[in-house]
Amino acid sequence: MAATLRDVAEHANVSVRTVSNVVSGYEHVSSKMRARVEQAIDELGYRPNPVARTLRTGRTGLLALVVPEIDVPYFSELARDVITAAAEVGYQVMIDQTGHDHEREQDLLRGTDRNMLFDGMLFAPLATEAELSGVTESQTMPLVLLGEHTFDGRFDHVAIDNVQAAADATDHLIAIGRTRIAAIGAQPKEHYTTPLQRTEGYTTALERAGLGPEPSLIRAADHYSRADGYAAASSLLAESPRPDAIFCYSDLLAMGAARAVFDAGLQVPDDVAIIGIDDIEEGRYARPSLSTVSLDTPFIAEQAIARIAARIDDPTLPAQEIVAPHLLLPRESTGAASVTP
Amino acid sequence: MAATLRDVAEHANVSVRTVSNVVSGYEHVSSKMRARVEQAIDELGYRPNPVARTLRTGRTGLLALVVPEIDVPYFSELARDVITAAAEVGYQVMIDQTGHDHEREQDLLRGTDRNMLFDGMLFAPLATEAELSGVTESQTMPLVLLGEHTFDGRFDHVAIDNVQAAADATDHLIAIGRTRIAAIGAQPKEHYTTPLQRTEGYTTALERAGLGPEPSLIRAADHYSRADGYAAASSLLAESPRPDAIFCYSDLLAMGAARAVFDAGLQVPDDVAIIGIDDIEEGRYARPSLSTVSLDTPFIAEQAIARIAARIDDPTLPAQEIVAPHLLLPRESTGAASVTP
DNA sequence: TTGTATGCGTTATCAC
DNA sequence: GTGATAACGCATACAA
Repeated sequence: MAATLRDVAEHANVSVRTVSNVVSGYEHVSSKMRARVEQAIDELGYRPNPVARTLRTGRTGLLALVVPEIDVPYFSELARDVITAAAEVGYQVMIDQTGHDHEREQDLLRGTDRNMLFDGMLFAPLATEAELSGVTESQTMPLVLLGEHTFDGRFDHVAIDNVQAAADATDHLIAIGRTRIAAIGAQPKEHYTTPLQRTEGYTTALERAGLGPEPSLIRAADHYSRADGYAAASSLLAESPRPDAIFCYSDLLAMGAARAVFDAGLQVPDDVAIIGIDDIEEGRYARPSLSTVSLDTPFIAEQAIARIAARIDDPTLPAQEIVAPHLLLPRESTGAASVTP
Repeated sequence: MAATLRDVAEHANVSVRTVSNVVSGYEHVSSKMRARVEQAIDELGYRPNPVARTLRTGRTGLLALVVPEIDVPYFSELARDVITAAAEVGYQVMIDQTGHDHEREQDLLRGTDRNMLFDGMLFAPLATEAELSGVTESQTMPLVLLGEHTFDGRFDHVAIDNVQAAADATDHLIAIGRTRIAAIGAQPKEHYTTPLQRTEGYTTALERAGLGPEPSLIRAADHYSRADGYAAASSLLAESPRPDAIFCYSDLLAMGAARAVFDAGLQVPDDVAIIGIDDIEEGRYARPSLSTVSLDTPFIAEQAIARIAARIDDPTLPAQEIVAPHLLLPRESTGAASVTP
């Protein structure tokens, strides 16, 4: 059905070589030839077959973005930026949901899957360091890790300074005079890196202020979801004395926690101040608007794409760590004045 | 580097044909052969090359999901369900953002792009009927349209009854006693189908109740975003007398509208009741929780995947329309009692 | 500058 | 049931 390079060549009375040259923008083609070939291409409605091209060149032009769940706002906002940044350097992005499945992550990392489709992979992992250490550079395709700070230096990663971000959030709660500061998101069942780092920042900040930490004010959360935040906050409010502030390890947890505070007949921020991490758009329109630590997803996306593109071109590049900036954004949920979104 | 079918064949002292048979699960292979081949596969760490397979079979196992913006919750929640449903029948999903770009939509529909990578396409279009009518069945690959109700019958689509959904939402506002019912989302610059249909449902419901419609209470919204909802609602509240209810054509618009009502010093639902469409999770945790019309995204995803899979297998299938159910969900923003999320 | 021929890794068509 | 071999559509080494 579809026209091939050969069809075009016959139609234009030239060789496939010439057609190929024209199609791939080769320099040294006479303008007459070029015109003739281009006309034939138009007449036949020829489109290059990317699969055949890939088999030949070994490049698919496809990148995989691996996230736990695409419908978590932080990841969908990151995906938007990654897709945009990738398009600018000629890559298309496939999104892979691991759904909190460790085996799926391992499969992806090890290339047990049908991964030969991708030129490279952007990986926002649940994975623990222990799991990653079981993966060797040779097993995996070009890879950029997203979000963690401490990995062994074997892989590129665009990191967030989770410890500092958590400390900044906690310091803010301390600065507005709160003394019983709870945390939601610490220590899920498994030893994920992100919650460990955020707990470290939270703990350090409290200790520096001589305020704790008090283990009874720390709650786990499996999925960083609104439901988890709601449940954890409800349980925290039953403590006595109850906390006067909650630091949530994600904005989504914070949205759930805020709703739990209201359902308990209390006010945010008067009775309980709340702060999250991520700066998802939802928090800017919530009532009260959500104080948070902004992670620069456009920066993360751009750096990650630049890095993966470079590594695909030269796989021998030494691994590199880029730390993305973060920024404390006080809003109404910690007593800041209302600002029109 | 990577082992090929031939490497395995040599290693196991059989022909490539036999190895291929084993790999693709062909029936008639003696168990001895199968064992021998499988051992060789393990020893060499062989993985089939999906690109080569694709070149031969013409199937990539890839589906494209085309949406205006992946970070709009409705679309990211839909994407989650589509990815899940696709995985169950052996397809992977690529997400394409059109970013409200009509030309990009046209390119995708016409296959001007590098579309030979996909076996089929799920398309949640901005496109108007006029634009779609410029695309012929032969130009495009297997295609399932998502979300609209009225298309000419040339393409498969999984539709929402937008007219009825909008009427249900409006009827609900009427039923709780509101009489000045505004609308946000009607008639953006261009003649998109969804807003036209929702406006029709809204108008019909008002007329049935003898309440209007009043043109000054209808506002446009370009992107169905929180910002658009905020701006439109702010402008509506300046009307005099001001509306006592707002029907928003998406939940995201409604979230922005609610914030605007609060910033104007008014209460939801006492002063202004608000209802949206989509049933995104954000609305269930918002304060007040958002009344909405739920669209059954898992249903939409499953039906769309089933349909595209069938059409890929048999492109001559007649086009079919499936209408997804919808359900009115009264919550606090229209005066319903609070329910723990 | 352009033409010819080979191979990328797989599946499928023939024989045996 | 298994083996040899021809495509699939393209890019490129080599020749002209």
